[in-house]
Amino acid sequence: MTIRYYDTKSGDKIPLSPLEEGHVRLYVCGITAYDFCHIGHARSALVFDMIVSYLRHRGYRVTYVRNFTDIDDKIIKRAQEQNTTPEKLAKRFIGEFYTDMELLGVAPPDIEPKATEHIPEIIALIRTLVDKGLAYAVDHDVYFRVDRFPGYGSLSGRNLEELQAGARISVDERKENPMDFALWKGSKPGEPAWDSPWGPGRPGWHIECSAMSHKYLGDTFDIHGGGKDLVFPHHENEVAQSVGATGGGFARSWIHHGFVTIRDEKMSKSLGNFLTIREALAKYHPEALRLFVYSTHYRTPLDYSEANMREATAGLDRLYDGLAEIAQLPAAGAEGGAPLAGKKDREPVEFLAARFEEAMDNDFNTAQALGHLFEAMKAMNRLRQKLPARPAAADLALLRRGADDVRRFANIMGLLREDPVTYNQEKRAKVLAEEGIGAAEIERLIGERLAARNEKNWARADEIRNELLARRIELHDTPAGTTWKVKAD
RNA sequence: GGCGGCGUAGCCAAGUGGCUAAGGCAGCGGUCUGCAAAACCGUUAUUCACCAGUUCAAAUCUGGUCGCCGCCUCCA
Repeated sequence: MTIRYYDTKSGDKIPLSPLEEGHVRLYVCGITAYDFCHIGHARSALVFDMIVSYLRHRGYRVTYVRNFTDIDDKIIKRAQEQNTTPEKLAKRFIGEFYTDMELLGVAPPDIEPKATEHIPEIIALIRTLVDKGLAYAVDHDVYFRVDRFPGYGSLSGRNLEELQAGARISVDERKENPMDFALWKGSKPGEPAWDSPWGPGRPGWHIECSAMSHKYLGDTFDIHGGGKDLVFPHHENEVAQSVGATGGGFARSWIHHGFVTIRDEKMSKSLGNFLTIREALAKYHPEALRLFVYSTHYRTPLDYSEANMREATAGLDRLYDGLAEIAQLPAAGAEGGAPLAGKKDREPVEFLAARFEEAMDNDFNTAQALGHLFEAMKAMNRLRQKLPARPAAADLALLRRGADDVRRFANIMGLLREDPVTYNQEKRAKVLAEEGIGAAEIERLIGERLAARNEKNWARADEIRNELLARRIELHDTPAGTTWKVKAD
């Protein structure tokens, strides 16, 4: 099976066929560092984390580049507001970004270039464009000349006439065409500036990605990614700059992911309806956020809500509980004992690898892949439930193999990375702290309830049980005695 | 106004021409239990916004209608 994925440029699912056999070169637009990251940024990082991880699982070598835009109008503005320098502000929020990524368990890309560390490359690229007649200087600014670039609009499916007709931007009289965009901006006093042939200034928004992708991945590379909102103008302009400079080469295909919405509206800073990554993680387990993100296909809008996060948490608990139960099975079974597992129990486990990969090969369909993981866990729970005290060795082997597979495939999405016992202990500690109750107190109440039950004082026994339940402590009466567990919410 | 996407059970969400429309959450019935809970079993869409068409066959393709969303300005 080959991996197929939706390519924005062709508007179709295309087979993965890297320029260099077995080696995928990927460039993703990272953040502009001027504020804390929100759930939308988390989705971006998680989507590409999953894609890279899956490609590697499938045996590809991946060179993953994700940049930081650390000089830009928004950074300058915010720095002024906060009485700091753009350098310090960007540095601070790059640090905060790393903290968030670590909390989410997102592996760092291979290369993380910053715009400010590539000014010579940027200037060289602009110079090439000027020399080729694709750019022109006005005062201390340099603009890209869209009229000279025939393919302008091809990525986003627009043309210049439409764009100009619908333009809402105020026209800068100095531009030859209203759609011309800045490659270099001359700086005003007090703004960060680098020397250039056009005077002191800074790069325009799009040019850094063209310069950095070229430096680390070459003229032509396999996949360029980012959020859907970057298709126009950011990626369209990158195409113009890069293809204009190289004479043809640039990203061979494009992956764009959908937004995170809140009450079905795009989460954005201007609407003020955003939630930061750390606000979400203060409430939910990082893997719950991952499960939430991956339960929807990456191109579909994803609506964030407390209910959806609770649901994701419940699903994650289910998987961890299943793994914990299997881990507690007897080490050795009855050799040669008649296995209880029927076809219905075995198939979801035995075919998990094939089904998982089939789903993921089809445009990284994590939602479907997760369905297969849950199906396998359900089958294993079913089998486990009916095992005798001394189960057949074949049944134990099936369960252990299934648990390993579930964990291995979930790991590709960054899920089930913790030991199930640790996961439950952490959750237990969190809930006990929130409820202000200790294990000793719970044990004491269980003892008191046991006494009441022995006297058939059901009213008192139920009262204790309900009191604990109100504090999110669930009692389980088993033949071996009463155990307890915390509830997520 | 231009361009693009979406509308599948109470909710979330796969499926994009043909086996019984995945999976999760919630609900209901059952096993278990003193009663529960947990777990498991069973069950919950003759139907995929609506209308018309293409086809032996459509949730899946085509046209239209309605509704929602995004991009066109900084945005993951």
